[in-house]
Amino acid sequence: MDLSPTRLCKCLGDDLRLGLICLMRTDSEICVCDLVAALGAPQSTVSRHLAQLRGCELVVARRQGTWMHYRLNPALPDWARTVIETLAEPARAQLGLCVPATLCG
Amino acid sequence: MDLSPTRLCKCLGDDLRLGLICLMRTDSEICVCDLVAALGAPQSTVSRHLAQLRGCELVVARRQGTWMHYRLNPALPDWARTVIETLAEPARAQLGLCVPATLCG
DNA sequence: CTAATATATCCGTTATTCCGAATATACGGA
DNA sequence: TCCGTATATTCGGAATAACGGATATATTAG
Repeated sequence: MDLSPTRLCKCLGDDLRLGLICLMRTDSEICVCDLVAALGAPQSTVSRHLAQLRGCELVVARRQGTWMHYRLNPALPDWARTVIETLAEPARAQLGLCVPATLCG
Repeated sequence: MDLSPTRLCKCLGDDLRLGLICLMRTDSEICVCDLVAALGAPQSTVSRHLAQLRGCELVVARRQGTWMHYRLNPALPDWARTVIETLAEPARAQLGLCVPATLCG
Protein backbone atom coordinates (compact mmCIF):
# COMPACT_ATOMS: atom_id res chain seq x y z
CA MET A 1 0.00 0.00 0.00
CA ASP A 2 2.06 2.92 -1.29
CA LEU A 3 1.55 6.56 -0.46
CA SER A 4 0.00 8.69 -3.18
CA PRO A 5 -0.97 12.36 -2.95
CA THR A 6 -4.63 11.41 -2.86
CA ARG A 7 -4.11 8.88 -0.13
CA LEU A 8 -2.08 11.30 1.97
CA CYS A 9 -4.82 13.91 1.68
CA LYS A 10 -7.50 11.39 2.61
CA CYS A 11 -5.51 10.60 5.74
CA LEU A 12 -5.11 14.26 6.65
CA GLY A 13 -8.71 15.10 5.76
CA ASP A 14 -10.12 13.99 9.08
CA ASP A 15 -9.89 15.98 12.30
CA LEU A 16 -8.84 13.07 14.41
CA ARG A 17 -6.17 11.77 12.05
CA LEU A 18 -4.80 15.24 11.40
CA GLY A 19 -4.64 15.70 15.15
CA LEU A 20 -2.70 12.48 15.56
CA ILE A 21 -0.19 13.55 12.95
CA CYS A 22 0.17 16.98 14.54
CA LEU A 23 0.94 15.39 17.89
CA MET A 24 3.81 13.43 16.39
CA ARG A 25 6.68 15.85 16.29
CA THR A 26 9.62 15.27 14.02
CA ASP A 27 12.23 12.99 15.57
CA SER A 28 10.24 12.15 18.68
CA GLU A 29 7.77 9.49 19.64
CA ILE A 30 4.46 9.54 21.42
CA CYS A 31 2.56 6.67 22.96
CA VAL A 32 -1.08 5.81 22.40
CA CYS A 33 -2.17 6.74 25.91
CA ASP A 34 -0.88 10.29 25.39
CA LEU A 35 -2.64 10.50 22.05
CA VAL A 36 -5.90 9.32 23.62
CA ALA A 37 -5.54 11.83 26.43
CA ALA A 38 -4.62 14.73 24.17
CA LEU A 39 -7.49 14.14 21.77
CA GLY A 40 -10.14 13.10 24.26
CA ALA A 41 -11.44 10.37 21.95
CA PRO A 42 -12.30 6.75 22.80
CA GLN A 43 -9.32 4.43 22.72
CA SER A 44 -10.80 2.22 20.04
CA THR A 45 -11.36 5.19 17.79
CA VAL A 46 -7.79 6.39 18.18
CA SER A 47 -6.42 2.92 17.61
CA ARG A 48 -8.50 2.44 14.47
CA HIS A 49 -7.24 5.68 12.97
CA LEU A 50 -3.66 4.83 13.91
CA ALA A 51 -4.06 1.52 12.09
CA GLN A 52 -5.15 3.43 9.02
CA LEU A 53 -2.14 5.74 9.21
CA ARG A 54 0.11 2.70 9.57
CA GLY A 55 -1.55 1.05 6.58
CA CYS A 56 -0.65 4.08 4.47
CA GLU A 57 2.85 4.00 5.90
CA LEU A 58 2.45 7.53 7.16
CA VAL A 59 3.54 6.52 10.65
CA VAL A 60 5.53 3.69 12.17
CA ALA A 61 5.14 2.05 15.56
CA ARG A 62 7.64 0.65 18.01
CA ARG A 63 6.62 -1.58 20.85
CA GLN A 64 8.16 -1.08 24.28
CA GLY A 65 6.62 -3.47 26.72
CA THR A 66 2.89 -2.94 26.63
CA TRP A 67 3.25 0.54 25.18
CA MET A 68 3.30 1.39 21.54
CA HIS A 69 5.27 4.45 20.48
CA TYR A 70 4.30 6.14 17.26
CA ARG A 71 6.19 8.57 15.09
CA LEU A 72 6.10 9.84 11.55
CA ASN A 73 7.60 7.38 9.12
CA PRO A 74 11.16 8.62 8.64
CA ALA A 75 11.12 7.27 5.08
CA LEU A 76 8.33 9.60 3.99
CA PRO A 77 8.87 11.19 0.57
CA ASP A 78 9.86 14.85 0.66
CA TRP A 79 6.57 16.12 -0.73
CA ALA A 80 4.63 14.31 2.00
CA ARG A 81 6.87 15.66 4.72
CA THR A 82 6.54 19.16 3.34
CA VAL A 83 2.75 18.91 3.27
CA ILE A 84 2.65 17.73 6.86
CA GLU A 85 5.02 20.41 8.07
CA THR A 86 3.08 23.08 6.22
CA LEU A 87 -0.21 22.00 7.74
CA ALA A 88 1.01 21.42 11.29
CA GLU A 89 0.72 24.97 12.57
CA PRO A 90 -2.64 25.97 11.10
CA ALA A 91 -3.97 22.55 12.04
CA ARG A 92 -2.93 22.90 15.67
CA ALA A 93 -4.71 26.23 15.71
CA GLN A 94 -7.80 24.80 14.06
CA LEU A 95 -8.01 21.83 16.39
CA GLY A 96 -6.92 23.65 19.54
CA LEU A 97 -4.15 21.14 20.22
CA CYS A 98 -1.26 21.45 22.55
CA VAL A 99 1.42 18.83 22.50
CA PRO A 100 1.36 16.95 25.82
CA ALA A 101 4.39 17.33 28.02
CA THR A 102 4.01 14.02 29.85
CA LEU A 103 5.68 11.02 28.35
CA CYS A 104 4.53 7.65 29.56
CA GLY A 105 7.61 5.80 28.34
CA MET B 1 -17.43 28.60 4.54
CA ASP B 2 -13.82 29.15 5.55
CA LEU B 3 -10.88 27.00 4.56
CA SER B 4 -9.38 24.84 7.29
CA PRO B 5 -6.53 22.35 6.94
CA THR B 6 -8.98 19.47 7.26
CA ARG B 7 -11.28 20.89 4.63
CA LEU B 8 -8.43 21.52 2.22
CA CYS B 9 -7.26 17.94 2.61
CA LYS B 10 -10.75 16.58 2.11
CA CYS B 11 -10.93 18.51 -1.15
CA LEU B 12 -7.57 17.20 -2.32
CA GLY B 13 -8.29 13.67 -1.13
CA ASP B 14 -10.23 12.68 -4.23
CA ASP B 15 -8.65 11.80 -7.57
CA LEU B 16 -11.01 13.92 -9.59
CA ARG B 17 -10.76 17.04 -7.45
CA LEU B 18 -7.02 16.76 -7.12
CA GLY B 19 -6.88 16.44 -10.90
CA LEU B 20 -8.95 19.58 -11.31
CA ILE B 21 -6.66 21.53 -9.01
CA CYS B 22 -3.58 20.23 -10.81
CA LEU B 23 -4.97 21.40 -14.13
CA MET B 24 -5.32 24.93 -12.82
CA ARG B 25 -1.89 26.42 -13.11
CA THR B 26 -0.91 29.45 -11.12
CA ASP B 27 -1.93 32.68 -12.80
CA SER B 28 -3.82 31.08 -15.64
CA GLU B 29 -7.39 30.00 -16.21
CA ILE B 30 -8.95 26.89 -17.68
CA CYS B 31 -12.49 26.35 -18.87
CA VAL B 32 -14.80 23.52 -17.92
CA CYS B 33 -14.76 21.90 -21.35
CA ASP B 34 -10.99 21.52 -21.15
CA LEU B 35 -11.25 20.08 -17.66
CA VAL B 36 -13.87 17.59 -18.85
CA ALA B 37 -11.72 16.61 -21.81
CA ALA B 38 -8.53 16.29 -19.78
CA LEU B 39 -10.10 14.15 -17.10
CA GLY B 40 -12.42 12.06 -19.26
CA ALA B 41 -15.20 12.29 -16.69
CA PRO B 42 -18.90 13.06 -17.27
CA GLN B 43 -19.64 16.77 -17.39
CA SER B 44 -22.07 16.61 -14.48
CA THR B 45 -19.47 14.95 -12.33
CA VAL B 46 -16.86 17.56 -13.12
CA SER B 47 -19.32 20.38 -12.51
CA ARG B 48 -20.39 18.94 -9.18
CA HIS B 49 -16.80 18.73 -7.95
CA LEU B 50 -16.08 22.23 -9.18
CA ALA B 51 -19.05 23.47 -7.18
CA GLN B 52 -17.55 21.84 -4.11
CA LEU B 53 -14.19 23.48 -4.71
CA ARG B 54 -15.93 26.83 -5.15
CA GLY B 55 -17.88 26.25 -1.92
CA CYS B 56 -14.59 25.84 -0.05
CA GLU B 57 -13.22 28.93 -1.79
CA LEU B 58 -10.36 26.93 -3.21
CA VAL B 59 -11.11 28.12 -6.73
CA VAL B 60 -12.90 31.05 -8.28
CA ALA B 61 -14.83 31.20 -11.55
CA ARG B 62 -15.20 33.90 -14.16
CA ARG B 63 -17.88 33.79 -16.83
CA GLN B 64 -17.00 34.73 -20.38
CA GLY B 65 -20.01 34.24 -22.60
CA THR B 66 -21.18 30.68 -22.19
CA TRP B 67 -17.81 29.55 -20.90
CA MET B 68 -16.74 29.44 -17.30
CA HIS B 69 -13.07 29.93 -16.58
CA TYR B 70 -11.71 28.53 -13.36
CA ARG B 71 -8.52 29.28 -11.50
CA LEU B 72 -7.09 28.88 -8.02
CA ASN B 73 -8.43 31.46 -5.62
CA PRO B 74 -5.72 34.13 -5.56
CA ALA B 75 -6.63 34.91 -1.93
CA LEU B 76 -5.65 31.44 -0.72
CA PRO B 77 -3.65 31.46 2.52
CA ASP B 78 0.04 30.73 2.13
CA TRP B 79 -0.11 27.31 3.76
CA ALA B 80 -2.83 26.19 1.35
CA ARG B 81 -0.91 27.43 -1.67
CA THR B 82 2.22 25.68 -0.45
CA VAL B 83 0.36 22.39 -0.01
CA ILE B 84 -1.11 22.61 -3.50
CA GLU B 85 2.21 23.49 -5.10
CA THR B 86 3.94 20.69 -3.22
CA LEU B 87 1.40 18.12 -4.34
CA ALA B 88 1.08 19.25 -7.95
CA GLU B 89 3.99 17.34 -9.41
CA PRO B 90 3.58 13.98 -7.67
CA ALA B 91 -0.16 14.24 -8.28
CA ARG B 92 0.26 14.78 -12.00
CA ALA B 93 2.47 11.72 -12.06
CA GLN B 94 0.01 9.68 -10.04
CA LEU B 95 -2.97 10.64 -12.15
CA GLY B 96 -1.19 10.60 -15.49
CA LEU B 97 -2.27 14.13 -16.27
CA CYS B 98 -0.92 16.41 -18.90
CA VAL B 99 -2.08 19.99 -18.95
CA PRO B 100 -4.09 20.54 -22.14
CA ALA B 101 -2.60 22.93 -24.66
CA THR B 102 -5.89 23.95 -26.27
CA LEU B 103 -7.72 26.86 -24.76
CA CYS B 104 -11.35 27.22 -25.68
CA GLY B 105 -11.56 30.87 -24.67
C1' DC C 1 -38.69 34.16 -30.14
C1' DT C 2 -36.07 29.80 -31.25
C1' DA C 3 -32.11 26.98 -31.49
C1' DA C 4 -27.70 25.67 -30.01
C1' DT C 5 -23.90 25.45 -26.83
C1' DA C 6 -21.84 25.45 -22.16
C1' DT C 7 -22.46 24.68 -17.59
C1' DA C 8 -25.12 23.79 -13.23
C1' DT C 9 -28.34 21.40 -10.42
C1' DC C 10 -31.56 17.60 -9.14
C1' DC C 11 -32.38 13.08 -7.57
C1' DG C 12 -32.37 8.22 -6.66
C1' DT C 13 -28.88 4.80 -6.08
C1' DT C 14 -24.63 2.91 -4.55
C1' DA C 15 -20.24 3.16 -2.12
C1' DT C 16 -17.43 4.75 1.49
C1' DT C 17 -16.41 6.36 6.00
C1' DC C 18 -16.97 6.90 10.84
C1' DC C 19 -18.45 5.55 15.30
C1' DG C 20 -17.88 3.20 19.83
C1' DA C 21 -19.14 -0.76 22.66
C1' DA C 22 -17.63 -5.28 22.96
C1' DT C 23 -14.14 -8.38 22.40
C1' DA C 24 -9.53 -10.02 21.40
C1' DT C 25 -4.53 -9.89 21.72
C1' DA C 26 0.08 -8.83 23.64
C1' DC C 27 3.00 -8.20 27.32
C1' DG C 28 4.91 -7.93 32.21
C1' DG C 29 4.64 -9.14 36.90
C1' DA C 30 3.21 -11.99 40.87
C1' DT D 1 -0.37 -19.82 35.36
C1' DC D 2 -3.45 -15.99 36.24
C1' DC D 3 -4.15 -10.94 36.50
C1' DG D 4 -3.93 -6.27 35.05
C1' DT D 5 -2.64 -2.83 31.80
C1' DA D 6 -2.08 -1.20 27.03
C1' DT D 7 -3.45 -1.56 22.56
C1' DA D 8 -5.84 -3.71 18.45
C1' DT D 9 -9.70 -5.60 15.95
C1' DT D 10 -14.51 -6.75 15.05
C1' DC D 11 -19.11 -5.52 13.90
C1' DG D 12 -23.51 -3.43 12.80
C1' DG D 13 -25.56 0.76 12.19
C1' DA D 14 -25.56 5.82 11.03
C1' DA D 15 -23.83 9.43 8.44
C1' DT D 16 -21.61 11.16 4.56
C1' DA D 17 -20.00 11.22 -0.14
C1' DA D 18 -19.86 9.96 -5.01
C1' DC D 19 -22.09 8.69 -9.19
C1' DG D 20 -24.32 9.96 -13.71
C1' DG D 21 -28.55 10.44 -16.45
C1' DA D 22 -32.02 13.76 -16.82
C1' DT D 23 -33.20 18.28 -16.52
C1' DA D 24 -32.65 23.26 -15.73
C1' DT D 25 -30.32 27.62 -16.49
C1' DA D 26 -27.52 30.99 -18.91
C1' DT D 27 -25.80 33.06 -22.85
C1' DT D 28 -25.19 33.95 -27.81
C1' DA D 29 -26.62 33.84 -32.60
C1' DG D 30 -30.04 34.04 -36.09
